[in-house]
Formats: sequence, structure tokens, C-alpha cells
Amino acid sequence: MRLATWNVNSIRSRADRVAAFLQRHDVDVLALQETKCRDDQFPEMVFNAIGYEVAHVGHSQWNGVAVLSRIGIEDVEIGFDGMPSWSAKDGVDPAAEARALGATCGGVRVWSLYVPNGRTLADPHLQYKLEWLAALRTTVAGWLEADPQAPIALVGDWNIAPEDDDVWDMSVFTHSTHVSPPERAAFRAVVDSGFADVVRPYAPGPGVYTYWDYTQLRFPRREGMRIDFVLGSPAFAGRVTGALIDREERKGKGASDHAPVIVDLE
DNA sequence: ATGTCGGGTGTTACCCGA
Repeated sequence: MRLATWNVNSIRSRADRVAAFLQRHDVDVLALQETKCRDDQFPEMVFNAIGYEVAHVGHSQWNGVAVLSRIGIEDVEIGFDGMPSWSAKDGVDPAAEARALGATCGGVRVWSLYVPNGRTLADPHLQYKLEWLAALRTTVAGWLEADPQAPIALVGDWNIAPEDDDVWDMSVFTHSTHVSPPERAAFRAVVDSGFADVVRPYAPGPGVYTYWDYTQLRFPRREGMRIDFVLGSPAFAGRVTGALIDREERKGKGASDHAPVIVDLE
């Protein structure tokens, strides 16, 4: 089984590219983040035509997560238990943001996650991000307590660079989110509750990234960040035979600012 | 091989988020 995750930065502007990616890499299950569309706008037919079923949640032009699978999609869940809602605070949208979708594909529980961006260290969105991650940790720890043998993958854009090597120059980030101690602690808490980064052993740094800002020639200068992760429960991690960050997908016209991350399971 | 891109709208010029 081949599983991938990709922050596509709008599925409508990149559906054909995503379809080509699925076929080129022979991917079975793909988790998407930042689809940036409502459910009725998702170009589902493009993927149905090449054999994939789609589960998606999107409420507006922001956020949006999906799971595409050609090996079945069962027990789709929108949001996780206890997931905090930013919208409840600003009153714009009574629904929770579209940042988490779970589905069981080929016996593996896959969660496509788009962790909130903290924006700046002083912004209330950073607190929201930390609360969101704390709630996630509590919930996923409960899943493992209930079934230690469950194959679960928490995949997506975590908006955190957990190690100094996960950014090109730490001095640039001294007053930035993504690398702050509370964010790193929140990420580590998920890892410590039993979900290992299954990609890093196959794609060690330094200089290995999943995201490059569109501005400042970040990609050609190889100035990126590793912020997209596949975290696997013990039963999931034990089946991983390889992993790859497909840097090629960041190249050329019409690229997302993130590269897809691919994991092979036996 | 590239000095941003998506989305949106009070739409062809700006706004916001990342």
C-alpha cells in the first residue's frame, strides 16, 4: 500500500496535476490539505475517472481536507473529538473549520490534518493552534489506549518545524512561529503519545524540506521547511518499508508551495 | 530555471491568508 499526503493549495487549480501525480507514483491513498473549496466545488469526477473515491470537507475558500482512495473509504469522520473551533470565536462561521478528516482505507485509519497556522507569536491564532494540537494529542492518545494495535496515520501539514534542521536558517526564525518551543512541544507530545515520524528515517536532513515559500526565490535557493509529516501508530510504523518527499512536484509552473510526502507500507 | 500564489469581491484593482 502506498499512502501520500499533500498540501495542494487549492485542488481546483491543481486537480490535473494531482491526478497525474497519483498515476505517476501509483498511489493508493492520498490525503490532501488546503483544498480551498466547498464540497460542491471539489473536482471529484477527475479522480473518480481514474478509480479513486473522494471524501472531502470544505466550508469556504479556506482550509479544506480530503482523502482520496482507490482501495475503499469507510467510516469517514469530519473533525476529531474535542477539536477546537476558531470560528466560534469570531462568529463568522458557526461550523468548525475544515481541518481534519478521518477515513479507513485498506484497513488503515488515515487522518488528513491541516494544523492551524499560528501567524505570529503574538497572534491569538497561535494559542488556537496550540489548543488544537493539545486536543488532537488527547484524542489520538485515547485511540491508542483503546486499541494499541490499530494502524493509524496522522498525516498532513502540521505547520511546525520540529527540529532546527527542518528550516534552512534558524536565525531567520528567531521571532517566528513554526519553530517556537510551545509549538515544538505540542508536536512532540503527539509523537510521545505513540505516533512516530515514519518519513525522517528514509529522508534525513539537513536540507530536506516539504515546503518552500513562493516568495524570495525560496525553492531555487533551497530555503525550505519540513512541516508536512506522516506520523504512524506502532502498528502503522511497523509496516513502513520506505518514504519519499517528491521535490519534483514543487518545480515548474502551477506548483503548490508544498511537495507531496509518500510512504510505502507492506 | 524560478524574483508569489491562491482564494475572494464593492471584479480588470484591490483585499486576505499563507
